Amino acid sequence: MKENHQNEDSFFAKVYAVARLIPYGRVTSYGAIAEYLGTKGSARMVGWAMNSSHTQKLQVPAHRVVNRTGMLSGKHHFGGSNLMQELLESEGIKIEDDQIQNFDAVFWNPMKELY
DNA sequence: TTGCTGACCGACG
DNA sequence: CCGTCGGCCAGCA
Repeated sequence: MKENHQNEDSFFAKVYAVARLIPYGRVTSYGAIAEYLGTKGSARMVGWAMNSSHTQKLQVPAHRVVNRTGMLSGKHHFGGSNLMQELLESEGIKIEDDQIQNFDAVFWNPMKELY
């Protein structure tokens, strides 16, 4: 049985599913998604899933996912420009020096919003 | 096939 | 306060 490649139950698929649930103008962290999935220690995998998010047919708002400090750690992977910052600012999120301002207000906790 | 790396996080000294 | 290390899983050479 090795057909378990990227089924809907796959860890990656879950990450994409949660990421797509992020509302407009909100952001979340890798650890929050990982914790929601029950694999808190696998926060790295969430980021890695975002790296492979482009392989998914459905678009994943990876720009709404940042690290715990609210820093745009993955901005370098968005076309090699500050596209990530522009996208977030386009949603009304204030960013300064790659750091989301008032991060606490725009933070979207999946475990709190979802059951 | 084996081994390393990766957009992180939390703990420890 | 800041540097370092381990852990989690999947993709790639």
